[in-house]
Amino acid sequence: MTNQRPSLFSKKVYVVVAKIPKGNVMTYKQVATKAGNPHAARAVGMLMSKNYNPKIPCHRVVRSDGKVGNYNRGGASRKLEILREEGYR
DNA sequence: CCCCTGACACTTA
DNA sequence: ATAAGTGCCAGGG
Repeated sequence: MTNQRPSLFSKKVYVVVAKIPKGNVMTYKQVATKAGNPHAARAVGMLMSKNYNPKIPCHRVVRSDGKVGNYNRGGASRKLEILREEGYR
């Protein structure tokens, strides 16, 4: 890639999350790593909370502990519910 | 430019 | 296994 601007991190995050297949979940660490910053797990969630994109199924992004984490759209309960519908328990 | 906040992760006790 | 503390990155005021 030619343009490797630091702010690209956010863009990459959106792409990675949008690439998560249904019924599958990825940890913030995995997304951050794929985005190019394995130490930016926090930044990932932060971007989501402040920039919720309809094309970004952030509900498919879970914590490394296997927990769902948080959600700015009805709370973790809502996220859990969605994941359950996706096939993730 | 400086400070604070934030949907996490990892290490050590 | 559980609890607490520390570190990382990015964005907003």
